[in-house]
Amino acid sequence: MELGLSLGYGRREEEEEEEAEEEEMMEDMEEARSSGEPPVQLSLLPSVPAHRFPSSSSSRLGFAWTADNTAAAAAAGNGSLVASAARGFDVNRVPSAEDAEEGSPNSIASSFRTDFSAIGIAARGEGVAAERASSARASDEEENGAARKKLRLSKEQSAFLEESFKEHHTLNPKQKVALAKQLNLRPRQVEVWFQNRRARTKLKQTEVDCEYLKRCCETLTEENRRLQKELSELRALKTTSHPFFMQLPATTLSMCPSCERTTTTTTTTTTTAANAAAANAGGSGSKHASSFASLFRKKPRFFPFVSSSHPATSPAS
DNA sequence: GACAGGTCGCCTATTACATCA
DNA sequence: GGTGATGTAATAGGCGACCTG
Repeated sequence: MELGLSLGYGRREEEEEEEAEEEEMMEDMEEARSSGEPPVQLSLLPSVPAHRFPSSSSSRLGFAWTADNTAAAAAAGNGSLVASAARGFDVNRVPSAEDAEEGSPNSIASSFRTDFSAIGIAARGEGVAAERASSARASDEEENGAARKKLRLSKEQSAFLEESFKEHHTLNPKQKVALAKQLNLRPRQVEVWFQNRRARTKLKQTEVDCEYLKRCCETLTEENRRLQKELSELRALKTTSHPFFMQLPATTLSMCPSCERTTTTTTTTTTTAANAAAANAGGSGSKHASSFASLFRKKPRFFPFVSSSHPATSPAS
């Protein structure tokens, strides 16, 4: 997977190689767009609609795989990026000598070292930069067994990664390397950031889904309670207010234990016109098909998920 | 073609650290 | 200044896909 650009190349060759790579990346991006590569979205209540990911967003921040990122940032008025790039101090690490060694996990980033000061996103201040650099050094040391130090990405870096994440929830190796180069991070850091970002998105979506299902459950419970009450009122009405009313069949209300839907069962032989109509319409007591509306010739009330499927299986609407 | 071994990318759970109230 | 809560960078382990001999 390692791209092995760092060793044995003259500067000119490196530049040509990088230009070719960026062209390839742009082609890849175009391919991805045109093939309708779907953004990662969960089925319920999409958290970030696709229309919020305009294809221009990459150029707005000037991702490495788009043309002339720095110029794009400048053209888009992204002054902080340009200015920080112009300031040119390192963010997280000073690529170490061993990074250039073959097989080092940092070898890719180090291959872009010469461009860092011109393109990279700088930290908020020299103090921060120094701190970050020391953190990065500690991170390097950690690879040699020392305790790991945690660095925090700058706001600019985070914003940049966020924009990139809106564009793609996953990165191919080229995009990863390009982004790392642009942000002056190691590709591994970019990869980890995307992994954690996906995890956060998923967690958030799960919470939203959970909340949604909870509300559905509450609604159904309330509806059930209301229907039970209405039924008892109608029964009372039947016995007191309409002595001449033809005897309604005794209807037993039973509840499906899994979905809490009610089912009626007619137990007497005397029928009313309404009941006969209901019987003609399919009979009462069939699974999840009985309807108080048909029984009493009332207009059907709105009931969520009443159409055909089980509530738990079709909450998408 | 089937299979084992290696590599890679991703997911998930967890840890460790920085920051803030 | 100490402390707990929170956010998040980083790590570890597992899994599936893919490639190669």
